[in-house]
Amino acid sequence: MDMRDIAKLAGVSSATVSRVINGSTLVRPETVERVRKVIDEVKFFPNNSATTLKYGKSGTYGLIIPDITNPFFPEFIKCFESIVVEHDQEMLMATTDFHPGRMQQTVRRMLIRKVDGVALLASEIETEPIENLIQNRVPLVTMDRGPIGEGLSNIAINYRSGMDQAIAHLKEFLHKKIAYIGGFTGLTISEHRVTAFIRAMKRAGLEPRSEYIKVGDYRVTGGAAAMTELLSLKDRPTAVLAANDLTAIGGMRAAMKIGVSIPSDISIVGFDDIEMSDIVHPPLTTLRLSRLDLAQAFFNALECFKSDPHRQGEQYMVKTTLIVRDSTGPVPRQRSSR
Amino acid sequence: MDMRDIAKLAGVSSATVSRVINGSTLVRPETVERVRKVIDEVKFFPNNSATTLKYGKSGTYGLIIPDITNPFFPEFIKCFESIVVEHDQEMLMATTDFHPGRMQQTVRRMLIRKVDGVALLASEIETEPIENLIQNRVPLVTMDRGPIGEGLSNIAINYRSGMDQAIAHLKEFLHKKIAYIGGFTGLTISEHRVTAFIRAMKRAGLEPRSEYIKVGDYRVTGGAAAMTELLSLKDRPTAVLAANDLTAIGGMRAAMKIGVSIPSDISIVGFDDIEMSDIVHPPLTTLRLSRLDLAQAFFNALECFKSDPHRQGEQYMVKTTLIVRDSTGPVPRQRSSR
DNA sequence: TTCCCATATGTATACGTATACATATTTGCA
DNA sequence: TGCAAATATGTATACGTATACATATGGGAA
Repeated sequence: MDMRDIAKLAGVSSATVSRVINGSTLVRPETVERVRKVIDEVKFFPNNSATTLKYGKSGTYGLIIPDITNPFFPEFIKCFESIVVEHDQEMLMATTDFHPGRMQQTVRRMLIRKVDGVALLASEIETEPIENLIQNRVPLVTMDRGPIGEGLSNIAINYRSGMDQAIAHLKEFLHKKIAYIGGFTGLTISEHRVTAFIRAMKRAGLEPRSEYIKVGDYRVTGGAAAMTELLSLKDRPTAVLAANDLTAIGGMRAAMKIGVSIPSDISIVGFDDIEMSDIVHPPLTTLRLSRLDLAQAFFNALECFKSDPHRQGEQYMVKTTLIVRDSTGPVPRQRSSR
Repeated sequence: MDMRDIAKLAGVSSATVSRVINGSTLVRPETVERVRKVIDEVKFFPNNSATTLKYGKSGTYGLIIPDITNPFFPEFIKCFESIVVEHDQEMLMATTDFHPGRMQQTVRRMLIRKVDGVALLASEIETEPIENLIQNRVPLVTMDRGPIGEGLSNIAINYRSGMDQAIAHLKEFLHKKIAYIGGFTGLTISEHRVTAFIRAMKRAGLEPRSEYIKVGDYRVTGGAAAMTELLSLKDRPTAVLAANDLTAIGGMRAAMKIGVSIPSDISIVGFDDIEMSDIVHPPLTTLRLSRLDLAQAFFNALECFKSDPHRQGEQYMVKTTLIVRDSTGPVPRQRSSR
């Protein structure tokens, strides 16, 4: 069942059927109705692959994310999918699970399926797969990766202001010994976040101490491990910033397990504001990154390349907002040595 | 850049290039190597849409889920994606967000993209979109929907044994007044679960009371609301089974908020065993449904239709396992009135 | 050497769509 | 009514692949 069959049934040509389906204004209303009726009757669905083959455009945006079990991403995917589908396009999602090897495979999947652009939220440092995309003229929008170029845009998260807010908030509670639990080393996004932390500390007139800077894995376990290390220091920090909420939650768990209570003994600030942050106990103070804003930014950035996939990309920015809940509080009285 | 270009560069015909790419054994090793070299050099990626157009098969399985923010689904998606990609196929994911309207749209997306089969984890009661799939000869594998037929298989969750285990566990703790918080009415999956609960109660010689059967929404909020209702009863239940973990977690939150402690005042059992269940406080006793088993079952069921998309489907079954953690305990001493 | 068969490669083709271009039909205006 | 312009519809085509079928090459047996 194809457009030609519909055409025959409606007594028109296949071109007219195509025009009706694509909403061309050139068709007489009565003809439109006649064709529509046939389409509905036989439940016709056009075959996307024909168009994809002819025009090299699939009406699909690729979405590459590192870890779908981090609740931030499902929430993002949901927003992105809605936006994309609303615009009669498709989303092709792939996860890398932080394996650089899977990145290559993932890019391959995108190229084979002829996606019209890729939203890359996984920030592996590997550049080869990325170059593959560029080379094949597939527009790419990265998050917090940095460089832009032809067919390459970037969306920067405004960590600077977010970190400033977080540290100002802690400073109000008189915290000085502030630690940071980051993500994997080797991801640009991890570097960005730790850099933003150090800068914000300095701007607030506080000294970032190297023993207070730990590495996690963006997951609960990594946060727990790093927190355990921090708490084993002779001179414990009084507050901790985490690279994301899962890390923060892991940190809280580790602290509570050894009888360190939050926020009375130590304050914790997360990043992302996943739904879970409000469910966990105590509810987590965190820097919210709006999934909808981010998804919309990605979509807009991709759409910009529609007319010319090879045009010069742009830098975009998405803001963060401090959400104060109960995991932060005044610096503890005793042991406020230094 | 297509196979013909590769063919020219390698001094062979396009058919040979195709054979090399598809791993045909008919090609001489030296020729394979020569072609491979050219493919690597020019970084050629075949165009999937040509095959899809010609053979009406896209090498893609559709996956329809209700709510990606329920952590059960990302974990499932991860498994399913891995399996599918390992078999050189693609996954097209779509979420319905429990809107029956989006189901229709979602099926349309699948048909337009010519998926080779659909894994349907959203169990809306609407049958029209499903018929659309069947009509277009797209194999369909449902979860806990029930009927099978030509090109239609079903994967049943073994609630019966799961519920029996859960109730036996509670009975050991001498619980008799056991409540149930289900999901939306109108979803077959909800009916299945509540039916399994009632049957299990009866089999255990306990009387399911209608005022102890509440409706949630598979989310935290619904669980909290239902639990609040249960706790406002004069004769409170001493244990609660929830249709999924989020519901259970919501229930725990609601209970703790009004000073009812878990498990000393009331025991709670979830369903799914999402990662969060082990992080939440107290860790949740729950019926584990293995994502990997489930994903594998879906994949196998879909692959069965590969040779003949119209063959008779089958019933499959996936088991559940009781994971005992800290949200269940002995029935409270005082107020054990009846 | 001859012939056949197995192995290896080549040729031709169809899949369904959107659009450029061609053609038909209607409308507007004199 | 007649004719140009505007509107509406039709015709033909190319996109890249996998495979049926055709053909070529090589090796071994008689």
